[in-house]
Amino acid sequence: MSASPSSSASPAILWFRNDLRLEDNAALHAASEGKTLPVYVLDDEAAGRWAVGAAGRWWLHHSLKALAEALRRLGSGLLLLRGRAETLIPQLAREIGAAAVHAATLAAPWARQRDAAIAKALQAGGRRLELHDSSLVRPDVVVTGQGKPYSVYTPFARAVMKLGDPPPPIPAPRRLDGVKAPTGGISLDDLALLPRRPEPDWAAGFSSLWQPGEAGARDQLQRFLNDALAEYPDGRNRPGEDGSSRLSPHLHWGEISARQVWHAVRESEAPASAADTFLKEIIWREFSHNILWHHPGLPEAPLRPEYTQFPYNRNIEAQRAWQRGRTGYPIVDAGMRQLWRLGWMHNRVRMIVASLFVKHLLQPWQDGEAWFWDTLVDADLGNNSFNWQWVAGSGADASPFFRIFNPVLQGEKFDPKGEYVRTFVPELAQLPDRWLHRPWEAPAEVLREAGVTLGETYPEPIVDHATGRARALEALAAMKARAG
DNA sequence: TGAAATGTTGGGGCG
DNA sequence: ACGCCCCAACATTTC
Repeated sequence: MSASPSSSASPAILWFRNDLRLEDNAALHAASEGKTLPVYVLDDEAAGRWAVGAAGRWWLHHSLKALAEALRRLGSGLLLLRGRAETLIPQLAREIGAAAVHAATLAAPWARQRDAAIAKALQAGGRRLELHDSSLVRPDVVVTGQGKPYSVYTPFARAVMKLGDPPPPIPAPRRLDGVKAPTGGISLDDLALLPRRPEPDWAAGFSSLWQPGEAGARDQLQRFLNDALAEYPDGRNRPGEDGSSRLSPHLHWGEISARQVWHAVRESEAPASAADTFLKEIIWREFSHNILWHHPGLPEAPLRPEYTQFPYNRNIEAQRAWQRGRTGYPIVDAGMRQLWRLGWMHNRVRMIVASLFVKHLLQPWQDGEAWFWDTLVDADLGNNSFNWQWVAGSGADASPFFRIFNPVLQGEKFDPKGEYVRTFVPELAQLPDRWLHRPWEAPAEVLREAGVTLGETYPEPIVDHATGRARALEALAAMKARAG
């Protein structure tokens, strides 16, 4: 028989999801008042097509390892399970006689559905699921004067700013009163999150840049505050430099909270204008979660219905060239290869590669979204979907479709010295700056001296820019004609 | 968080 | 000296 769930001495389950940290963790804080059993469940079935992607799984493996070690220092274990949380969590609660399950709120529609089912199942046994919101602003709280969700960024950001600073972070507990875990837990290796043996080890380069886990998140934040925040307004646009925060995977996996970042930035010595520029990016992230919360179809369908009429022309060969970084546009190829090598791409370059994919190549944004989902260590359902729709012109407060990036001008503007392109497209490294972003226009002599043979050592442009641009605008006109 | 096309202005070359 | 034209530089409109 199970223990009585109502007893004040009954333990709590601390269910970790995308909140793999001990500091500023409201669920942990609540659960640690009594005996606590920390658990992580790898639930691919419930997530379906939005199960953690390959790069994300690499991150998750290392982050769980760090979390388990941190918990051990507090005197607790971390139970690892694989399967349907909808079954496993209520079962576990019964087995140990837990009165409550504490977890952080998730915005993904599949997770919300699952949480609702679990809450119901727990309730039937006299137990409860307690969700703790760790966002800057709860999506159901920040609404317009008419009580509707925001659909435009600027008023949303103003509303967030008006709320003032979020609550201060909650310190990590000094120790946890653990519960002996029931049998059934598996080892980290048995979660099989890392690339399997016969595959090439595509993640080999990841650890040169990343340190998953809470300590790594703290170090990354410190690096950003010390070295980059003051120059952020311009530095964030130069992909060849370390000008961005590179906090996105740490934030996605919840190794650090947006609130912690917010307070650290506010307390830094950097000029207030630079701090505000960065906090606005944090608010974009929040906005995308807010939009996902109110529009569960965001990952699959365009928010603007007329875009269901857009004449995309799916071309697997073109997609393959884009994925491999062989489009013939150096800034695009550098970005796609950075993504493959490091599991991450500079944000400025994400916009450029996505624009080429959707506009010059007329590929459905959902296909680009899927590639990013699998290859980014920071792949986040709200952010990824929102930003692809932003580029495609179909989203909330999206970039107008007719804003078509010129990959040559973008490259010359933001990577004028070519550090970025030379790092990730080494076969062009010997080209002088003047021709680096437009090798097909370089004199034959210059190409020969740089060891470049177009069509052999490096591709010709996959589509001429002017042609691609004109074709994209025609497609837009065709959509408008169809949509009436 | 575009880029290209089109419009306007004013300095300077030139007959 | 003057008017004309060219065109760079900047501004505005359009996609």
